[in-house]
Amino acid sequence: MQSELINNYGGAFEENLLLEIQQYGRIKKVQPGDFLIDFGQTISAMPLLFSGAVKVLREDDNGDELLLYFLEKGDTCAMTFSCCMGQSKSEIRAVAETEAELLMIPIAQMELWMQKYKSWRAFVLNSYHSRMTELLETVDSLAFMKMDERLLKYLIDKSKVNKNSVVRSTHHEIAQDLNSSRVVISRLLKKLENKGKIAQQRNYIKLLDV
DNA sequence: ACATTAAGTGATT
DNA sequence: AATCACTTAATGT
Repeated sequence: MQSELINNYGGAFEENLLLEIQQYGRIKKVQPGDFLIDFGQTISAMPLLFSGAVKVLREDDNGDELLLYFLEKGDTCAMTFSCCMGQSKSEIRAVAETEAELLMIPIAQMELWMQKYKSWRAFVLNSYHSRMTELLETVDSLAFMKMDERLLKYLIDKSKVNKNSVVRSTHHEIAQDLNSSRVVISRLLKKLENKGKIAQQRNYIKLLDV
């Protein structure tokens, strides 16, 4: 764990903090599709991603999903911070996108470290900021209803976190993540295919010139 | 061969 | 862009 810690966060944290992280954190491995946290659940720990990817989504009253963003190695869950500012119930659902390794840190510690370690505070604020930026991008694409751009961004993000230019999802699954309908996605994908941006078969979408 | 699930299409709102 | 209704194609048993 020492080496993984240094690999992923090493440069950023001071010695003592690294030691404390090792002392209090515990490793958790998850498989694709595993739920890390669900709506209304109490957040008891803050995850640091070592490897793999996690997708973070929100759900509306009808149970329709909407993907907010992906977390990759070196990222942490921004929603964990809001629990330190009062409420402790999760507003989101986090699902493992790929096989992933996480280091779980009790929230009591992370609060303490906020004051104790400058590098920790910087790290937390920094990742909060990048989450916020990603979220804004999502909001932008939503507000302007550019479904085709959302779709392309989704495919690129997804292939990035999976480290594979082939995305193995059904049109239906994509539609769920984007909170759209299968038919619309099928048509947009067809367009992308005609433009030579992707190649697709059943359960298979390959990104070409990206 | 048959049932099931994924993807394509035209018409309509 | 979303929904409906229907077709066609791929896959599993």
